[in-house]
Amino acid sequence: MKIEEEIKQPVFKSAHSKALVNVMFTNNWLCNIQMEILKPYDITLQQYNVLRILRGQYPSPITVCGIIERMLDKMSNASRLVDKLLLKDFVIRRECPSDRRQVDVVITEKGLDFLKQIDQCQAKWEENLHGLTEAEAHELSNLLDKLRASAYKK
Amino acid sequence: MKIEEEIKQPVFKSAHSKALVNVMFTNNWLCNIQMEILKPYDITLQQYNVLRILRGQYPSPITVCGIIERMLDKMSNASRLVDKLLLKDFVIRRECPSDRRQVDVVITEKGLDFLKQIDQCQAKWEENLHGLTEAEAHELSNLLDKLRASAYKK
DNA sequence: TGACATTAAATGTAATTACATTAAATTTGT
DNA sequence: ACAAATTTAATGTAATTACATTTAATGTCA
Repeated sequence: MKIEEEIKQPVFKSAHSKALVNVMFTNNWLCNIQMEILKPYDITLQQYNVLRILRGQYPSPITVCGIIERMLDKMSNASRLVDKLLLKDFVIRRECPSDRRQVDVVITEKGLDFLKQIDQCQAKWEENLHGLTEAEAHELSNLLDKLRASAYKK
Repeated sequence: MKIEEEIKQPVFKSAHSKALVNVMFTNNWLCNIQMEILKPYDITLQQYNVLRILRGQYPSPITVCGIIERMLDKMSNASRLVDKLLLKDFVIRRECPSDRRQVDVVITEKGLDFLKQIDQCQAKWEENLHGLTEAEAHELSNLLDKLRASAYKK
């Protein structure tokens, strides 16, 4: 469904303004699907994303700062998300030897196994996105990069 | 900056997966800018979005259900957002005559004036987006529509 | 060296959100 | 007409988030 129908707004101020709204709408659509997929696993989207960042580094540790740099939403509280993952034994946390302000976080075997379970569902639904061709997916990504680049805003 | 650099993830599983991540990242980027713009006006992004929906209907009233249909994030609690706007005298709320379950909400003069103040800042930063051409903005919107359409998910 | 600034992470808190439940009005089916 | 189902909005709540502050460690430079 086109964005105009989705939010019952027949006309937009400009093509740019419409694209912005569409990015936000599509993001919410995406997050809702992701949350639906994660619901049976009793983990939040934010925790899941942090866990995937940790897997990306495995077996190296990563500091909380490093996690924040890689997070999509830099605003959420990485340190508390790590707390939550620690409670589930999905990560271990230890003082960084080279800089004692920092904390090294590593995903555990249990965390890796947990992610592996979800990977299948995740992959399955991503396959459904192939109404968009490979080239179009690239194009979409490029346009988003260009959108952000066009604003000087840091 | 390309998404790979933004979140320090040099490689993605697929073009589709990268596009999804980019949508989410760009959304957060956008929301942060919007929140920055709104900060001096002491209103949240959610409240602001509801207020703009109400302006879109003005001078007609709209029900809480109608607001939800038009919201980008259907999950947030429209009824409580209206509460907040009511406290600021930006809206009035009255029982709908034709269906007493429903509640009609209308933006006030004060609400309209408030929005007008922000419009200028908003317009100014949207102008900065013109690194994306008109055609590209359309293309972006179309790809997002297509992305959502490609998944059967309701 | 030592005062000051900066950085990293954790924590306190108030507000917001997600989700379930409730309450009231309307619609449906017999 | 009336019981049951559905719809609409409000509310209770626990968890999460945004934001400011704190604590501890490191870096800077006179």
